[in-house]
Amino acid sequence: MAGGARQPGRSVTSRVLAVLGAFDADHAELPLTAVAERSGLPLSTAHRLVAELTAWGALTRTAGGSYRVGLRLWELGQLAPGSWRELAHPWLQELSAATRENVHLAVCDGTEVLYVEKVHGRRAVPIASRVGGRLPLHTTGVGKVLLAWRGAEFVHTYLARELERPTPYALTEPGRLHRELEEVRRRGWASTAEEMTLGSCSLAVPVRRGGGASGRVVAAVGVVVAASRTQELPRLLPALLRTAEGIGRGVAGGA
Amino acid sequence: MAGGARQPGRSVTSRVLAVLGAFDADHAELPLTAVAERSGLPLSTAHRLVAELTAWGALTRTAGGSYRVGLRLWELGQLAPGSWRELAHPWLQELSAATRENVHLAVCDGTEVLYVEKVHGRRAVPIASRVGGRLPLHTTGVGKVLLAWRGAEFVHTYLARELERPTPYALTEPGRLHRELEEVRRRGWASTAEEMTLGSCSLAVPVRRGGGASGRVVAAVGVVVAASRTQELPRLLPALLRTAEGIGRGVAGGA
DNA sequence: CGGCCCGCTTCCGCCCAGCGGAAACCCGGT
DNA sequence: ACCGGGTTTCCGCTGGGCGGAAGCGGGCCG
Repeated sequence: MAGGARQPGRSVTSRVLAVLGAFDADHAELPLTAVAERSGLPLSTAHRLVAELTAWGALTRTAGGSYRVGLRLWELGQLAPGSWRELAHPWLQELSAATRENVHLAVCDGTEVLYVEKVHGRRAVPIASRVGGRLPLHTTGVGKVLLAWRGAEFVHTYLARELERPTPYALTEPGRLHRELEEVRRRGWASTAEEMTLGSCSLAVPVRRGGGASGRVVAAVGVVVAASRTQELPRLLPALLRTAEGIGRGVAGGA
Repeated sequence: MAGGARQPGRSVTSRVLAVLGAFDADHAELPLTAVAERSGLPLSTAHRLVAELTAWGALTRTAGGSYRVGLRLWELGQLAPGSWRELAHPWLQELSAATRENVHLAVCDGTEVLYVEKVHGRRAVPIASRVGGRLPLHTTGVGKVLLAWRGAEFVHTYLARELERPTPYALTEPGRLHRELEEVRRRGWASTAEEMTLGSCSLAVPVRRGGGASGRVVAAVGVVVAASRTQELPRLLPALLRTAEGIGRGVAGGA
């Protein structure tokens, strides 16, 4: 009865992609059985595909026998359109040097924050954001900025679902969040106080296409500090605004 | 006669990977016919695979109808083992802040330099290195360092082939290169003078596992400046050495 | 304007690569 | 030695993949 129970209608390509899709930030390293489970493939199918992907370099095998994304995919990934990163990097480097803190740039992708660049030095505390990573809009400084300028309909839809609550301080009630977003729009900046990660606070401002105060908000730039240094955040606002202005002015064309 | 001339013995997975492999730094954006050519697939096969890859996000279609690596592959690529990048980033950020120049970390992969991290500010001149990119060993500062400590057999094999000559200043004669590498080993650092890119000079030092002067050389850290500022390079050596030491001490374990 | 060329998209008869359950193997723990 | 869990291998069965060729669209040229 071998081969008798195959799943019809699913292409090989979709299976290969399902294998790749099994990996994410919380599952960066997976044993074969987990790859099979997460990709919805029978063990031996997963095994065949994983072997070929590994031979090519898309996956790599760890010393412990698990698999993770391989160097070749990383190299390939670097070819993806990176104008945001290229444009923002030098500005973020200078902001990082000026503040000695974590700084990052994010865009809104779907209903999440997507971090496209981050710069930090040795003194900066470890934070949750990661280049290529995603976090909720409502619990992050950059996310609140992106949400605040996204439009009533988007906000309405976003708030209609059950919101993540990574810490007890996260705002998840629609009413409170609405007011918070109004405040963000009025002030021109957003902050978080241990809403994403205990021990971390952030400040973020919008990046507007073309700079100035009226361009469309296309990204957000933020700084994250240890909660013990939260009183420093207001002092960082001017530098943050200058960075956002500089990046925004470079966006006139595409991105 | 449709289907009569198929290429037997080639798996779908290998075809999918061939499509992805069609993209590289010099061909970051490709029309469908070029994808087909470079992957060695008939046009309609390439078309089918590209469509599925695009639907998944591995490729993306530009406004002009060409294809390039998509965001999702970039996100996935960020999951690749990145201990070099993570370890080196804060050190490079501080070196960049201190020097106001391009700084990067590279390892030797195969017979090439592979750049794993780079940091620069707004004042730094554009340079040839790119995260995820590769350049020749013999024409780059970091490459000379990596080559100098790679062992006689490797050097011999490397020099036996015809060497790239990106600029008229590139050293390509084995005798001269041997002497250069001896000098690098004696001094403990390498430099280039418009050997990779006209208008750019570099200085690089080895990163040794565990730091110190006797650990195995496992990477190189370098700084690139405009040729007009080449007289500044000696002044940057102490900072470069400190950075290499700091990174090397963090390598004790894996990487 | 019509014809030509090029790149892309669609189609469908043909065929072989892929499937996956099950057995075998390996390794670590008790 | 036994057991259990994870991995690797095998092979009868089958449906997805192949790719030449036709069709389509757009740009260029006479």
